[in-house]
Amino acid sequence: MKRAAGAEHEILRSAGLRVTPQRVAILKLLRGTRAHPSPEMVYRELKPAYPGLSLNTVYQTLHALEKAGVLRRISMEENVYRFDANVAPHVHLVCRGCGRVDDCNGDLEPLLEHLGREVAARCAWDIRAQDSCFYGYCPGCRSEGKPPKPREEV
Amino acid sequence: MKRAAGAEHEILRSAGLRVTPQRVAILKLLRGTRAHPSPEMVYRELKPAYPGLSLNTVYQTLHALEKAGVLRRISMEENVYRFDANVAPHVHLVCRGCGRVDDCNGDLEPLLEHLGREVAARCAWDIRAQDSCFYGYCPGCRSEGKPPKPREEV
DNA sequence: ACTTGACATCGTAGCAGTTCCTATGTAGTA
DNA sequence: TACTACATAGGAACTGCTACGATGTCAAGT
Ligand SMILES: [Mn+2]
Ligand SMILES: [Mn+2]
Ligand SMILES: [Zn+2]
Ligand SMILES: [Zn+2]
Repeated sequence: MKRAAGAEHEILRSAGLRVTPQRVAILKLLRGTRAHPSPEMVYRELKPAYPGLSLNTVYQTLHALEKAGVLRRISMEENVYRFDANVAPHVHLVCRGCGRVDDCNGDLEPLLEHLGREVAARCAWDIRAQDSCFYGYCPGCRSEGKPPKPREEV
Repeated sequence: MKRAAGAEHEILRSAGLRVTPQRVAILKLLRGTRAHPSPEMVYRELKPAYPGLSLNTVYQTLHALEKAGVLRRISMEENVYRFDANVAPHVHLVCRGCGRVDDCNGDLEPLLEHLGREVAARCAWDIRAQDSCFYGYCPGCRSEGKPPKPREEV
Protein backbone atom coordinates (compact mmCIF):
# COMPACT_ATOMS: atom_id res chain seq x y z
CA MET A 1 0.00 0.00 0.00
CA LYS A 2 1.00 3.62 -0.37
CA ARG A 3 0.56 6.60 1.86
CA ALA A 4 -2.20 6.87 4.45
CA ALA A 5 -2.22 10.66 4.26
CA GLY A 6 -4.25 11.81 1.30
CA ALA A 7 -6.86 9.11 1.67
CA GLU A 8 -9.53 11.80 1.77
CA HIS A 9 -8.10 13.26 -1.40
CA GLU A 10 -8.51 10.00 -3.24
CA ILE A 11 -11.95 9.34 -1.85
CA LEU A 12 -13.14 12.71 -3.08
CA ARG A 13 -11.59 12.25 -6.50
CA SER A 14 -13.02 8.80 -7.04
CA ALA A 15 -16.41 10.17 -6.01
CA GLY A 16 -16.14 12.69 -8.85
CA LEU A 17 -15.84 15.62 -6.45
CA ARG A 18 -13.33 18.41 -6.51
CA VAL A 19 -10.72 18.45 -3.78
CA THR A 20 -10.97 21.54 -1.60
CA PRO A 21 -9.54 22.25 1.85
CA GLN A 22 -13.05 22.37 3.32
CA ARG A 23 -14.04 19.02 1.91
CA VAL A 24 -10.83 17.34 2.97
CA ALA A 25 -11.22 18.71 6.47
CA ILE A 26 -14.85 17.68 6.78
CA LEU A 27 -14.25 14.20 5.44
CA LYS A 28 -11.16 13.72 7.58
CA LEU A 29 -13.11 14.75 10.66
CA LEU A 30 -15.92 12.34 9.91
CA ARG A 31 -13.52 9.48 9.23
CA GLY A 32 -11.69 10.11 12.46
CA THR A 33 -14.57 10.28 14.91
CA ARG A 34 -17.09 7.93 16.43
CA ALA A 35 -19.38 10.70 17.61
CA HIS A 36 -21.70 10.71 14.58
CA PRO A 37 -21.55 14.51 14.42
CA SER A 38 -24.35 16.76 13.31
CA PRO A 39 -23.65 19.53 10.78
CA GLU A 40 -23.41 22.00 13.64
CA MET A 41 -20.91 19.83 15.47
CA VAL A 42 -18.76 19.55 12.35
CA TYR A 43 -18.91 23.30 11.94
CA ARG A 44 -17.98 24.11 15.55
CA GLU A 45 -15.17 21.59 15.45
CA LEU A 46 -13.56 22.93 12.28
CA LYS A 47 -14.25 26.64 12.61
CA PRO A 48 -11.17 27.42 14.74
CA ALA A 49 -8.80 25.86 12.20
CA TYR A 50 -10.78 27.17 9.21
CA PRO A 51 -12.09 30.58 10.25
CA GLY A 52 -13.57 31.24 6.83
CA LEU A 53 -15.62 28.06 6.84
CA SER A 54 -19.32 28.47 6.19
CA LEU A 55 -22.02 26.37 7.79
CA ASN A 56 -23.65 26.22 4.41
CA THR A 57 -20.55 24.57 2.97
CA VAL A 58 -20.70 21.97 5.72
CA TYR A 59 -24.26 21.13 4.73
CA GLN A 60 -23.44 21.00 1.04
CA THR A 61 -20.36 18.86 1.56
CA LEU A 62 -22.17 16.42 3.79
CA HIS A 63 -24.93 16.15 1.21
CA ALA A 64 -22.48 15.58 -1.62
CA LEU A 65 -20.62 12.93 0.32
CA GLU A 66 -23.84 11.24 1.29
CA LYS A 67 -25.03 11.18 -2.31
CA ALA A 68 -21.71 9.65 -3.31
CA GLY A 69 -22.15 6.91 -0.72
CA VAL A 70 -19.09 7.97 1.27
CA LEU A 71 -21.18 9.01 4.28
CA ARG A 72 -24.53 7.98 5.59
CA ARG A 73 -27.06 10.13 7.31
CA ILE A 74 -28.85 8.77 10.35
CA SER A 75 -32.06 10.09 11.86
CA MET A 76 -33.15 9.94 15.44
CA GLU A 77 -35.63 11.31 17.93
CA GLU A 78 -34.05 14.74 18.06
CA ASN A 79 -34.82 15.50 14.42
CA VAL A 80 -31.27 16.57 13.80
CA TYR A 81 -29.17 14.97 11.11
CA ARG A 82 -26.10 13.07 12.19
CA PHE A 83 -23.47 11.66 9.88
CA ASP A 84 -21.38 8.51 9.89
CA ALA A 85 -18.39 7.62 7.76
CA ASN A 86 -18.97 3.97 8.56
CA VAL A 87 -21.40 2.79 5.91
CA ALA A 88 -21.15 -0.86 6.93
CA PRO A 89 -24.11 -2.47 8.71
CA HIS A 90 -24.24 -1.66 12.39
CA VAL A 91 -26.66 -0.73 15.15
CA HIS A 92 -26.82 2.71 16.75
CA LEU A 93 -27.36 3.53 20.39
CA VAL A 94 -28.85 6.93 21.19
CA CYS A 95 -28.76 8.37 24.70
CA ARG A 96 -31.87 10.25 25.76
CA GLY A 97 -29.90 11.83 28.55
CA CYS A 98 -26.93 13.47 26.85
CA GLY A 99 -27.72 12.89 23.18
CA ARG A 100 -24.61 10.92 22.34
CA VAL A 101 -24.77 8.36 19.57
CA ASP A 102 -22.62 5.24 19.79
CA ASP A 103 -22.13 2.19 17.63
CA CYS A 104 -23.08 -1.12 19.14
CA ASN A 105 -20.04 -3.34 19.10
CA GLY A 106 -20.19 -7.05 18.41
CA ASP A 107 -20.90 -8.48 15.00
CA LEU A 108 -24.58 -7.97 14.51
CA GLU A 109 -24.25 -7.70 10.74
CA PRO A 110 -25.57 -11.24 10.15
CA LEU A 111 -28.66 -10.46 12.19
CA LEU A 112 -29.22 -7.16 10.42
CA GLU A 113 -28.81 -8.75 7.03
CA HIS A 114 -31.16 -11.51 8.00
CA LEU A 115 -33.73 -8.96 9.09
CA GLY A 116 -33.24 -7.13 5.80
CA ARG A 117 -33.85 -10.26 3.77
CA GLU A 118 -36.95 -11.09 5.77
CA VAL A 119 -38.36 -7.61 5.26
CA ALA A 120 -37.56 -7.62 1.55
CA ALA A 121 -39.31 -10.97 1.21
CA ARG A 122 -42.43 -9.73 3.00
CA CYS A 123 -43.09 -6.53 1.11
CA ALA A 124 -43.20 -5.37 -2.50
CA TRP A 125 -40.93 -2.40 -1.90
CA ASP A 126 -37.63 -1.58 -3.49
CA ILE A 127 -35.53 -1.37 -0.33
CA ARG A 128 -32.43 0.80 -0.50
CA ALA A 129 -31.32 1.32 3.06
CA GLN A 130 -31.93 0.15 6.58
CA ASP A 131 -31.50 1.75 9.97
CA SER A 132 -31.71 0.25 13.44
CA CYS A 133 -31.60 2.58 16.42
CA PHE A 134 -31.85 1.76 20.11
CA TYR A 135 -32.79 4.47 22.59
CA GLY A 136 -32.00 4.60 26.26
CA TYR A 137 -29.37 5.88 28.69
CA CYS A 138 -25.63 5.53 28.32
CA PRO A 139 -23.51 4.30 31.24
CA GLY A 140 -22.62 7.87 32.19
CA CYS A 141 -26.19 9.13 32.26
CA ARG A 142 -27.44 5.97 33.92
CA SER A 143 -25.26 6.52 36.97
CA GLU A 144 -26.58 10.05 37.36
CA GLY A 145 -29.81 8.71 38.78
CA LYS A 146 -32.07 8.40 35.79
CA PRO A 147 -35.46 6.80 36.46
CA PRO A 148 -35.31 3.04 35.82
CA LYS A 149 -38.55 2.72 33.91
CA PRO A 150 -39.52 -0.61 32.33
CA ARG A 151 -39.06 -1.44 28.68
CA GLU A 152 -41.48 0.30 26.36
CA GLU A 153 -41.75 0.22 22.62
CA VAL A 154 -39.85 -1.76 20.03
CA MET B 1 -65.92 -7.13 27.08
CA LYS B 2 -67.95 -3.95 27.18
CA ARG B 3 -68.47 -1.21 24.68
CA ALA B 4 -65.99 -0.40 21.94
CA ALA B 5 -67.08 3.22 21.81
CA GLY B 6 -65.40 5.18 24.56
CA ALA B 7 -62.19 3.21 24.37
CA GLU B 8 -60.29 6.46 23.90
CA HIS B 9 -62.04 7.85 26.96
CA GLU B 10 -60.81 5.02 29.11
CA ILE B 11 -57.31 5.11 27.66
CA LEU B 12 -57.01 8.78 28.52
CA ARG B 13 -58.36 8.31 32.01
CA SER B 14 -56.10 5.44 32.87
CA ALA B 15 -53.19 7.49 31.58
CA GLY B 16 -54.09 10.14 34.14
CA LEU B 17 -55.13 12.65 31.49
CA ARG B 18 -58.29 14.70 31.36
CA VAL B 19 -60.81 13.76 28.72
CA THR B 20 -61.39 16.55 26.24
CA PRO B 21 -62.98 16.50 22.79
CA GLN B 22 -59.65 17.36 21.20
CA ARG B 23 -57.81 14.54 22.91
CA VAL B 24 -60.48 11.99 22.12
CA ALA B 25 -60.50 13.04 18.48
CA ILE B 26 -56.71 12.93 18.16
CA LEU B 27 -56.39 9.57 19.87
CA LYS B 28 -59.26 8.10 17.87
CA LEU B 29 -57.68 9.27 14.64
CA LEU B 30 -54.33 7.74 15.53
CA ARG B 31 -55.90 4.47 16.59
CA GLY B 32 -57.87 4.27 13.35
CA THR B 33 -55.16 4.91 10.80
CA ARG B 34 -52.14 3.13 9.42
CA ALA B 35 -50.64 6.24 7.89
CA HIS B 36 -48.36 7.16 10.82
CA PRO B 37 -49.48 10.79 10.62
CA SER B 38 -47.35 13.80 11.42
CA PRO B 39 -48.72 16.55 13.69
CA GLU B 40 -49.62 18.56 10.60
CA MET B 41 -51.49 15.64 9.09
CA VAL B 42 -53.46 15.15 12.29
CA TYR B 43 -54.29 18.84 12.32
CA ARG B 44 -55.40 19.01 8.70
CA GLU B 45 -57.47 15.87 9.13
CA LEU B 46 -59.36 17.08 12.20
CA LYS B 47 -59.63 20.80 11.49
CA PRO B 48 -62.83 20.52 9.40
CA ALA B 49 -64.71 18.68 12.16
CA TYR B 50 -63.11 20.78 14.93
CA PRO B 51 -62.73 24.29 13.49
CA GLY B 52 -61.45 25.67 16.77
CA LEU B 53 -58.66 23.12 17.03
CA SER B 54 -55.19 24.52 17.50
CA LEU B 55 -52.06 23.01 16.03
CA ASN B 56 -50.45 23.63 19.37
CA THR B 57 -52.99 21.40 21.04
CA VAL B 58 -52.18 18.65 18.57
CA TYR B 59 -48.53 18.87 19.54
CA GLN B 60 -49.25 18.92 23.25
CA THR B 61 -51.66 16.03 23.05
CA LEU B 62 -49.31 13.91 21.00
CA HIS B 63 -46.56 14.62 23.50
CA ALA B 64 -48.75 13.76 26.47
CA LEU B 65 -49.88 10.52 24.87
CA GLU B 66 -46.34 9.62 23.96
CA LYS B 67 -45.17 10.25 27.50
CA ALA B 68 -47.97 8.04 28.76
CA GLY B 69 -46.86 5.24 26.44
CA VAL B 70 -50.10 5.27 24.45
CA LEU B 71 -48.38 6.47 21.30
CA ARG B 72 -44.88 6.16 19.98
CA ARG B 73 -42.99 8.70 17.97
CA ILE B 74 -40.95 7.48 15.04
CA SER B 75 -38.13 9.37 13.36
CA MET B 76 -37.05 9.18 9.79
CA GLU B 77 -34.99 10.87 7.14
CA GLU B 78 -37.39 13.76 6.68
CA ASN B 79 -36.90 15.13 10.19
CA VAL B 80 -40.62 15.28 10.76
CA TYR B 81 -42.26 13.53 13.67
CA ARG B 82 -44.71 10.77 12.85
CA PHE B 83 -46.86 9.00 15.37
CA ASP B 84 -48.08 5.45 15.74
CA ALA B 85 -50.74 4.06 18.05
CA ASN B 86 -49.27 0.60 17.57
CA VAL B 87 -46.62 0.32 20.25
CA ALA B 88 -45.99 -3.38 19.57
CA PRO B 89 -42.75 -4.41 17.86
CA HIS B 90 -42.84 -3.92 14.12
CA VAL B 91 -40.70 -2.69 11.24
CA HIS B 92 -41.39 0.52 9.32
CA LEU B 93 -41.07 1.08 5.60
CA VAL B 94 -40.45 4.65 4.47
CA CYS B 95 -40.88 5.67 0.83
CA ARG B 96 -38.33 8.15 -0.46
CA GLY B 97 -40.62 8.94 -3.36
CA CYS B 98 -43.92 9.92 -1.76
CA GLY B 99 -43.04 9.91 1.94
CA ARG B 100 -45.56 7.31 3.01
CA VAL B 101 -44.78 5.17 6.02
CA ASP B 102 -46.08 1.60 6.15
CA ASP B 103 -45.81 -1.23 8.60
CA CYS B 104 -44.05 -4.34 7.38
CA ASN B 105 -46.45 -7.23 7.69
CA GLY B 106 -45.39 -10.71 8.69
CA ASP B 107 -44.38 -11.59 12.20
CA LEU B 108 -40.94 -10.13 12.59
CA GLU B 109 -41.36 -9.58 16.32
CA PRO B 110 -39.24 -12.62 17.24
CA LEU B 111 -36.42 -11.32 15.09
CA LEU B 112 -36.70 -7.81 16.52
CA GLU B 113 -36.75 -9.12 20.06
CA HIS B 114 -33.77 -11.31 19.33
CA LEU B 115 -31.90 -8.31 17.96
CA GLY B 116 -32.87 -6.35 21.05
CA ARG B 117 -31.54 -9.01 23.38
CA GLU B 118 -28.29 -9.25 21.44
CA VAL B 119 -27.81 -5.49 21.60
CA ALA B 120 -28.63 -5.34 25.31
CA ALA B 121 -26.11 -8.10 25.95
CA ARG B 122 -23.36 -6.31 24.03
CA CYS B 123 -23.57 -2.87 25.60
CA ALA B 124 -23.82 -1.37 29.07
CA TRP B 125 -26.73 0.85 28.19
CA ASP B 126 -30.16 0.98 29.74
CA ILE B 127 -32.20 0.36 26.58
CA ARG B 128 -35.75 1.68 26.57
CA ALA B 129 -36.89 1.59 22.97
CA GLN B 130 -35.94 0.28 19.60
CA ASP B 131 -36.68 1.39 16.07
CA SER B 132 -36.07 -0.33 12.75
CA CYS B 133 -36.72 1.60 9.57
CA PHE B 134 -36.26 0.51 5.97
CA TYR B 135 -36.00 3.12 3.24
CA GLY B 136 -36.79 2.69 -0.43
CA TYR B 137 -39.63 3.04 -2.91
CA CYS B 138 -43.17 1.81 -2.44
CA PRO B 139 -44.91 -0.18 -5.20
CA GLY B 140 -46.66 2.95 -6.47
CA CYS B 141 -43.52 5.05 -6.72
CA ARG B 142 -41.50 2.15 -8.09
CA SER B 143 -43.73 1.84 -11.13
CA GLU B 144 -43.32 5.53 -11.88
CA GLY B 145 -39.85 4.91 -13.25
CA LYS B 146 -37.61 5.47 -10.29
CA PRO B 147 -33.93 4.74 -10.86
CA PRO B 148 -33.11 1.13 -9.92
CA LYS B 149 -29.92 1.76 -8.02
CA PRO B 150 -28.22 -1.02 -6.10
CA ARG B 151 -28.50 -1.58 -2.37
CA GLU B 152 -26.58 0.94 -0.28
CA GLU B 153 -26.29 1.29 3.46
CA VAL B 154 -27.59 -0.88 6.25
C1' DA C 1 2.96 28.38 -16.18
C1' DC C 2 -1.54 30.72 -17.84
C1' DT C 3 -6.13 30.71 -19.14
C1' DT C 4 -10.61 29.57 -18.48
C1' DG C 5 -15.06 27.49 -17.37
C1' DA C 6 -17.38 24.63 -14.48
C1' DC C 7 -17.82 23.86 -9.96
C1' DA C 8 -17.41 25.26 -4.82
C1' DT C 9 -17.83 28.57 -1.20
C1' DC C 10 -19.86 32.16 1.52
C1' DG C 11 -23.23 35.12 3.46
C1' DT C 12 -27.79 35.96 3.82
C1' DA C 13 -32.55 35.42 3.29
C1' DG C 14 -36.33 32.23 3.50
C1' DC C 15 -38.87 28.32 5.14
C1' DA C 16 -41.08 24.58 7.82
C1' DG C 17 -41.61 22.20 11.94
C1' DT C 18 -41.49 22.68 16.73
C1' DT C 19 -41.61 24.96 21.14
C1' DC C 20 -42.61 28.91 24.27
C1' DC C 21 -45.70 32.23 26.36
C1' DT C 22 -50.01 33.76 28.33
C1' DA C 23 -54.79 34.84 28.56
C1' DT C 24 -58.92 32.35 28.40
C1' DG C 25 -61.67 28.15 28.87
C1' DT C 26 -63.19 23.81 30.85
C1' DA C 27 -63.11 18.99 33.12
C1' DG C 28 -63.56 16.87 37.30
C1' DT C 29 -64.16 17.14 42.19
C1' DA C 30 -66.60 18.43 46.37
C1' DT D 1 -73.06 24.90 41.79
C1' DA D 2 -68.44 26.64 42.72
C1' DC D 3 -63.70 26.04 42.54
C1' DT D 4 -59.18 24.87 40.92
C1' DA D 5 -55.87 22.61 38.50
C1' DC D 6 -55.22 21.49 34.08
C1' DA D 7 -56.09 22.16 28.88
C1' DT D 8 -56.67 25.08 24.80
C1' DA D 9 -55.91 28.77 21.33
C1' DG D 10 -53.33 32.04 19.17
C1' DG D 11 -49.33 33.94 18.07
C1' DA D 12 -44.44 34.91 18.71
C1' DA D 13 -40.03 32.98 18.87
C1' DC D 14 -36.70 29.52 17.93
C1' DT D 15 -34.15 25.97 15.35
C1' DG D 16 -32.27 23.32 11.76
C1' DC D 17 -32.27 23.11 7.02
C1' DT D 18 -32.49 24.92 2.17
C1' DA D 19 -32.43 28.40 -1.69
C1' DC D 20 -30.19 32.11 -3.95
C1' DG D 21 -26.71 35.01 -6.04
C1' DA D 22 -22.17 36.97 -6.04
C1' DT D 23 -17.49 35.82 -5.53
C1' DG D 24 -13.73 32.56 -5.43
C1' DT D 25 -11.01 28.52 -6.93
C1' DC D 26 -9.86 23.81 -8.70
C1' DA D 27 -8.09 21.37 -12.52
C1' DA D 28 -8.21 20.42 -17.54
C1' DG D 29 -6.13 21.96 -21.58
C1' DT D 30 -3.07 24.78 -23.83
MN1 LIG E 1 -22.26 4.45 13.39
MN1 LIG F 1 -46.24 1.41 12.61
ZN1 LIG G 1 -25.84 9.83 28.05
ZN1 LIG H 1 -44.05 6.02 -2.57
